[in-house]
Amino acid sequence: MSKQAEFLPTVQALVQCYQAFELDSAAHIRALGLTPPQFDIIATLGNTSGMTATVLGEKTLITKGTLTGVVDRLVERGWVERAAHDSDRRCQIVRLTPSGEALFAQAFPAHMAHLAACFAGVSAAEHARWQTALHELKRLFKKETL
Amino acid sequence: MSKQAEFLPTVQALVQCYQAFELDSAAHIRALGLTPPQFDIIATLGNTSGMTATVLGEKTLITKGTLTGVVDRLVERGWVERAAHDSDRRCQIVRLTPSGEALFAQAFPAHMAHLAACFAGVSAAEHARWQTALHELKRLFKKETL
DNA sequence: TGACATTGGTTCTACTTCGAACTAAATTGG
DNA sequence: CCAATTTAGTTCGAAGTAGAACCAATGTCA
Repeated sequence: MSKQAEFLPTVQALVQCYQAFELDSAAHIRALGLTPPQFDIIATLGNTSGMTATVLGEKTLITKGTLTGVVDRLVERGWVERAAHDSDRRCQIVRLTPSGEALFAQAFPAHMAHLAACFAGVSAAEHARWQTALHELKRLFKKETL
Repeated sequence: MSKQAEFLPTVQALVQCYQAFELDSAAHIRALGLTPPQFDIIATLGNTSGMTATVLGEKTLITKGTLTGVVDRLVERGWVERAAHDSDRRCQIVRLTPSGEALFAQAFPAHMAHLAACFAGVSAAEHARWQTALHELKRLFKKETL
């Protein structure tokens, strides 16, 4: 079992990399007056005409039980609304209100600009290398569930 | 601003990679009867004679407010205990009980084996490549805070 | 068509999370 | 030696999280 130690630095690097990103990103999002999941939902609904809660959960990787609460709070704040689905009465369409559209138009570019600043001076080749590595690594964990 | 889109696939790949790992890892830890932070603490305290809550928080990246609650629940379950510090009455030493040591001896190798299975057949060169990419990427977010 | 399984969302419980306010115990400086 | 500051932990409030139980609507199929 001497090979046991081989993967640990990789796992640690992944966790530390993600946490560094998340810390930085979340701090900027909170400064915009949103929580990270709230931003995620606003960003996902932006430039769409809405989607069912199930699809929204799939896109944002938020489980349905959690999604109910997050959407509730966004509805309370007037940024999001629930509408009936045409043909399936079980479904509901979640979409931005005009106020939510305005928030999206302001917060989304602001956060993109923040991220762009982090990546300033990075070459396309570096992006390609990182994306390759991350996709390879992801497959190790995803294949477990397939 | 056409370069704006360049970093988005990288960010998405990072988030998806981490979440795939976390999903898989957390499911295995829950199957062991622990939550991820609880496992983190048990693993950190294993093979030590205990440490202060502050040090434990630094090693596990759990903030002190959160740590109080997590340790409380571990104490309730009898896996961990709080002891007085010799010279500084503000501090307390958190350490495993014999029952906690037994849990560590069982759960830690089990989880290592689970991770090792995910990484089966991965070469040292691949590990090196991934670690390089992750460290480069991390530096982009960490330098913001320095 | 009618029992049965599936799907979409909500509710509930236990837990984690951050940040800020707070108490108690050191430490530092004048 | 005492006041001001720092440090260690706890407490509190608002929020997110997974998973399980649940209800209602839909689909399946015999």
